[in-house]
Amino acid sequence: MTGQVRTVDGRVAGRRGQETRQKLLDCLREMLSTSPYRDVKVIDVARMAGTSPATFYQYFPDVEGAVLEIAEEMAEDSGGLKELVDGKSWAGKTGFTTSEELVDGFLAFWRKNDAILRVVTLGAAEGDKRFFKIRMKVLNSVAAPLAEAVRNTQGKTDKTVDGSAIAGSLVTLLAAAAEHSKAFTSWGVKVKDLKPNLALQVYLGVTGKKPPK
Amino acid sequence: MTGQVRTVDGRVAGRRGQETRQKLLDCLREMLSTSPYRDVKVIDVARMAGTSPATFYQYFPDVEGAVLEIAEEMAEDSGGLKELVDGKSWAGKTGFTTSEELVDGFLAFWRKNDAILRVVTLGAAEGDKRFFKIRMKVLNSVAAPLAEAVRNTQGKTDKTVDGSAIAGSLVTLLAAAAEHSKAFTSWGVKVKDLKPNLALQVYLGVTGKKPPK
DNA sequence: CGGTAAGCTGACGGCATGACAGGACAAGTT
DNA sequence: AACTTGTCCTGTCATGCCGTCAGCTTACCG
Repeated sequence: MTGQVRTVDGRVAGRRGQETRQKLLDCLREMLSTSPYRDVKVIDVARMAGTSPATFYQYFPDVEGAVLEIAEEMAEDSGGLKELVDGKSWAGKTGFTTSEELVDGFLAFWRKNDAILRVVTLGAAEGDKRFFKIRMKVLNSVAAPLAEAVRNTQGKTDKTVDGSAIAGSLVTLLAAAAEHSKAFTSWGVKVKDLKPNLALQVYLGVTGKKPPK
Repeated sequence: MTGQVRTVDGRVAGRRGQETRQKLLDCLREMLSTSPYRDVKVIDVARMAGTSPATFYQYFPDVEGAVLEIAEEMAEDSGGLKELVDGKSWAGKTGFTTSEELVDGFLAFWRKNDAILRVVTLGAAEGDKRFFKIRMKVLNSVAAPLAEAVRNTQGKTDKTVDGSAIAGSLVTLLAAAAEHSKAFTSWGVKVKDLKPNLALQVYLGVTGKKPPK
């Protein structure tokens, strides 16, 4: 499915080329997590990878192009988040555990990929369709099954409930909370307290009820 | 309070100088809402203002410095958001109206300043203390009185409720929803439907009850 | 061993950055 | 009007990054 990896000028990349390419991506990833996005320069990435800027431009059109590559990789990886919701029960105490595990897993994923997700979020907010699409893919890996869960849990009793809207809000909240957990700290909410609070919100949103104690 | 406006090299800016400075800020604001942050260049801002890059550097250390200026101005302006919560009632139908107006006002503010807020959000996420502080000021203008409202409404009956955590979550959600309203559209939630949904979440969060119909 | 394609880089023109010195200008003084 | 003073702007320059290309090196294959 994925065609051969190609250089910008159309050559087919071989073993050595792919290694170099990968090293550049790794170094870029590293750069992104240590410097402001605005200050990430091709020359720095190349230097860190022990190669020259010209080599960088063989494999990527520019910094943004390489960032998109990393982001797409990360988006593929986000497929695993589905398992946090799919086939889980939202009834009673088990339901609250589902909620806790979802929050935990989602925050862990976001934290693991925080640097690249920061850039994706910015790009999406700026209206870049490619970044927007990637962001939606990540969010949808949770939002889609979650909307289904809402419909299954509340849809029968209350036809006015909009599963997509609720699931969307919850996922949006989780993403923002993960990205700005520091803000909560400054509100006097410790990271340990944050998780149960989010879990509570998720449980409330999905089931429409307060959790059993 | 605000000392005289000074140039980078320490001179006091006069009438004409302040005009130029302001024009540069206005043009930068404009640039930010039309180009990706990464691509905003001093030379473009200067050109748009009908002046030279050297002039820009007389008034600001760099693009970031000027952006901080705009952001601080915006943060001052955010003080007015307090009025959306202060002295409002959360009881019954009136309470839901309070919630609706809060959502409306907050989203309007965010939309009006979306370009600069995007950059502030990025800076805060990247760990820049100056941007973080500005972002907290904006969020706190709503979060602080909202936390108080939560304590007043639920704190009496339930000691385990953490007003700061709930208010923080709600404000975080509102900010993220404002910044990424497009995501909701792609989930099939129209902008018109988004507001009531958020209002519902806010009402639920503050009062702990479902709203009266 | 020679041919072919992949892989890498030095070098270059172009543009942005950031600093400085000096010219233009406004406003008051003599 | 000529002069003074301090503000304001820009031409210019050194530096550094961008993005491209020609050409050299390396690896593989018959």
